[in-house]
Amino acid sequence: MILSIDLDSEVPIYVQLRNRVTEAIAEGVLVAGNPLPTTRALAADFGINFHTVNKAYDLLRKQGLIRLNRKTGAVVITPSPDTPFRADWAARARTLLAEAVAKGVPADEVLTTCRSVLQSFDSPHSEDTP
Amino acid sequence: MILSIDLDSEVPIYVQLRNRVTEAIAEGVLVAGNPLPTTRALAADFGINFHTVNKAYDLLRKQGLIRLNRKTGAVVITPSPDTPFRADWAARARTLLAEAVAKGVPADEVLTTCRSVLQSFDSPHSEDTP
DNA sequence: CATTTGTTCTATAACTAATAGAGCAACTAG
DNA sequence: CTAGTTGCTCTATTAGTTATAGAACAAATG
Repeated sequence: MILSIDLDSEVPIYVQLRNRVTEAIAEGVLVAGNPLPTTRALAADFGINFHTVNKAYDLLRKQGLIRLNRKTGAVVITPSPDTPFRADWAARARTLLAEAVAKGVPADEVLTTCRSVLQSFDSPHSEDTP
Repeated sequence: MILSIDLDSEVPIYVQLRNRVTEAIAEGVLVAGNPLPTTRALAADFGINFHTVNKAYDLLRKQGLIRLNRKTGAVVITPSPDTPFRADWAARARTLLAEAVAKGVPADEVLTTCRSVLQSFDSPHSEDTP
C-alpha cells in the first residue's frame, strides 16, 4: 500500500493518514479483511512518531472502518452506514457544497464533480486482473 | 439575519460563523450587496468576543465571499469561481465523499443526498414574494 | 470634526498537535 | 510455556491554535 502524506501541509498528519486510508477503502484498494501496516512500521516509513499513527488508527476505529487487534494489527472491516452517521455526514456535506455554490460554481457543475469522484471510486483497483 | 452557533460544539466558533454565512450565501438568503452585521454587534448578539467574529470575517474575505470596508462594514460580493478554488474544493470533496462510500453508503444514495442539498439551495428565499 | 468600524498590537489561559520514552496486556509462533 | 510482537496506556514536553481581553490606530461616513 502506498500512502502519501505532506508533512508541510496545514492539515494535521493524523488527519491526512485517516483521509488517505478512508479514500483507499472507498476506492476498493483496501477491502474488508485487509490488514493495515502496524503503527510502528508505518511511523518508521514516514519518519514520524508512532503515537501519531496510533491517533489516526484510533479515529478510523471510531469511524467504524477498521478493527484493532493486539498482535494481529489493524484490519479493515465491513462497515454499517447507520443513521447517526448519515445525519452527521449530510450536515458536513451541506457545508462543503454551500462553499462551492456560494463561490459561484453552478449547482449542476458541483453535482457533476461529485458524480465523477464517485465514479472514480467505482472503477476496479485489483492488482491481479491483467 | 438569524445565524445560530453552538458554543458547546467541538467546531471552533469562528469556523461555525464562517460556515453559517457561507450557507446563507449559497441559500440566497444573503446576496451580493447585502451588509453583514458589524463585528462588535454580532459579537454582542452571541455574547462572544469581537475578535472571534473578526477571525470569521477574515476567513470569508480570504474565501472571496465578502468585502470589508472601514465604517461601511462587511458586504457580500459577487464571487469568481477560479480554477485554484475548484481544484482545492474537488480534493476536499473527494475526502468527504470517500468517507460516506467507505462507510458503506451506496454511491447513488450519496449522489442523491448531494442533489437534494443543492436543490435546497436553489429554492427561493426572498422575504418579499407573498 | 466626531463617531463608527475595521485593523492591528500585545497578552493570557486553555486546548490541540506532535514528539518522546517507558511499560503493560494480549495474542501468536516456536 | 516462553519469547516476541503489537496495540494500548501513562506521563511529559514543545510548539501552535482557540478564545478572550484591552488598547489604540486608520479610514470613511455623516
